[in-house]
Amino acid sequence: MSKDGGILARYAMTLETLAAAPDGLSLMEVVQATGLPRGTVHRLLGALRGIGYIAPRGGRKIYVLGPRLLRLLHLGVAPAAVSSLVQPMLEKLVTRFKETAFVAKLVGADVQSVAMVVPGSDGQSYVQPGRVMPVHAAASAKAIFAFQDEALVEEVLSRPRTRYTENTRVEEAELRADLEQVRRQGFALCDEELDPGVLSYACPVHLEGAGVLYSIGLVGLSRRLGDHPRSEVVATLRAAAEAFSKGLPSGLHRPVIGEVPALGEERSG
Amino acid sequence: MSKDGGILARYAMTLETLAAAPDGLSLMEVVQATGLPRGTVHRLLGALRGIGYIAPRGGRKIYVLGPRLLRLLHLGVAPAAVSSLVQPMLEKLVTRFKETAFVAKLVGADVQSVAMVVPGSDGQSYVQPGRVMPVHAAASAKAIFAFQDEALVEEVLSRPRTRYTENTRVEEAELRADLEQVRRQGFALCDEELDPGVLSYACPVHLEGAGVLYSIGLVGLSRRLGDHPRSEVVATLRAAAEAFSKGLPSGLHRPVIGEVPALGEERSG
DNA sequence: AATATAGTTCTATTAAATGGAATTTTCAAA
DNA sequence: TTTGAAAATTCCATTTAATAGAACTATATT
Repeated sequence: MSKDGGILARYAMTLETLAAAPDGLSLMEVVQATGLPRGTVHRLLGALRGIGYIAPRGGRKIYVLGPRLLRLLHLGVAPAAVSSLVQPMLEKLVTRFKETAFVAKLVGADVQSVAMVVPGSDGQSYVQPGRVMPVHAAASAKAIFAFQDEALVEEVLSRPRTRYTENTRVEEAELRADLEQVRRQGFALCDEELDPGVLSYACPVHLEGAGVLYSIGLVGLSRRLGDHPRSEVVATLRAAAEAFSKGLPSGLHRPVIGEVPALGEERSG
Repeated sequence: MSKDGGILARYAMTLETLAAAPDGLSLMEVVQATGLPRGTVHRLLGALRGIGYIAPRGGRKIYVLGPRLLRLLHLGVAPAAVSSLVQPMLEKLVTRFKETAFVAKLVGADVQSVAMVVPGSDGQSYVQPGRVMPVHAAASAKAIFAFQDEALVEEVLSRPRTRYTENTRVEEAELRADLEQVRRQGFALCDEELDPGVLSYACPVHLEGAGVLYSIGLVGLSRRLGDHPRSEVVATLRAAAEAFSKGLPSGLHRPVIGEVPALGEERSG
């Protein structure tokens, strides 16, 4: 084997060089930073761009870390690490609506609850980590799966589903319609689909460049939570989701200005 | 060129497979998930482990995402995303010491101030983002550079330095001794090295698996800030640094239980 | 238009990836 | 402890990609 650690070491070096540059780097800047030959850097950048780990910024030949890498990094973060971050947000929600607030995360092909605050006596909260939410009967899960790849959705929908209540959707067509509605409306609703008399809302958390990996929502008795105007609940959750996405390491240094790089193959452009 | 997107596509597939499994996967599980031949997967995992992108969990041959990926995430995060997180911590420090508190971040080969709270009338705070701290005359920068790779330190020390005050260290040997002291003591001190009459403390923020990318500290007039016992200031800053590192998404799925994988080469273990 | 600089393509050489088979290790059941 | 099966690792002839430097093209700059 080579003395320098193989080809991956070069790719890693390139990624770290780009990560350290807030505004992205041109090919020649990478050449200078890494000490690699021009031709080599050109090929490395091309390969990294090919798999979406880096992306050109704007129309120019300036490269920054790409969406696929960001998504990977977020997936790699432990759910527990997030909970302290969102605790204050959840407590605000609880104060306002006097209902249980939660954050859920995509873990593999499951959605797990990550943090939860209940309207206890004086802001007392407990976390219920790792509980897997049923995809077909939880607003938290719907809010996330509505924005995942078709492949993942298909895998998830291929699993057997329990009919918890009369309202539980078990047919694939119904669920797909649900997900489509979530995409249109920007929030998920679960009206007595999991537990009778229990209503839940959830909003997807869009992480810039990394898609949707979290949702934030409220659960409560239909009679109480249902009394709040839907628009009010949703608006509040949306605001919380936005704050969440800004509080998390979500984006690249700067939003991509100009052309959005097309997915799929775009050779010899 | 190959039809499948090259070798990186396989590495990416492997990483994503592992990312979807919080508890890690064995070689054969990766084989099944990816459809690649055994021998190939074995080599891929070996290469990824070699650069720290994945790591064996416990003593067993189960692989999870590695620390080096996390560092990439933090490096890629915009400084602004951090400031909201640390604001409350800084305000606590200000309340306690009646001095300016700040957080600084490693950005490329510079240390920039990311957030700052001054002891204004009633908790009023303003952020002064992006100010680059001189490496040789700022506690914030010393606290960070003391824990960086030799290559980075060397690059930084190769730059010209201004002698701001009588106390400013400009000799490389002096600075290296400073950094060594920071490593030993766990905090950095800057005693009238940048501005006459101004004293600053900073503690490194150790992110689990990602090294030191931030520092948190205090700045104030020597006469006032110097009145506080050094041990008190340092203990408080250390606590803040620890809280900071817990508040940031710092951990991978699970801490490695059992043996800690050695750095460098550890073949045929 | 001239010139320098960045980016891209080309090419013979070197090095690594490939995957199937052989071998060793690991682990659990007898 | 023995035994057997699965997992992990090593091996190796073949294929394929990486390498680095030079030639070339595109893109500013004056």
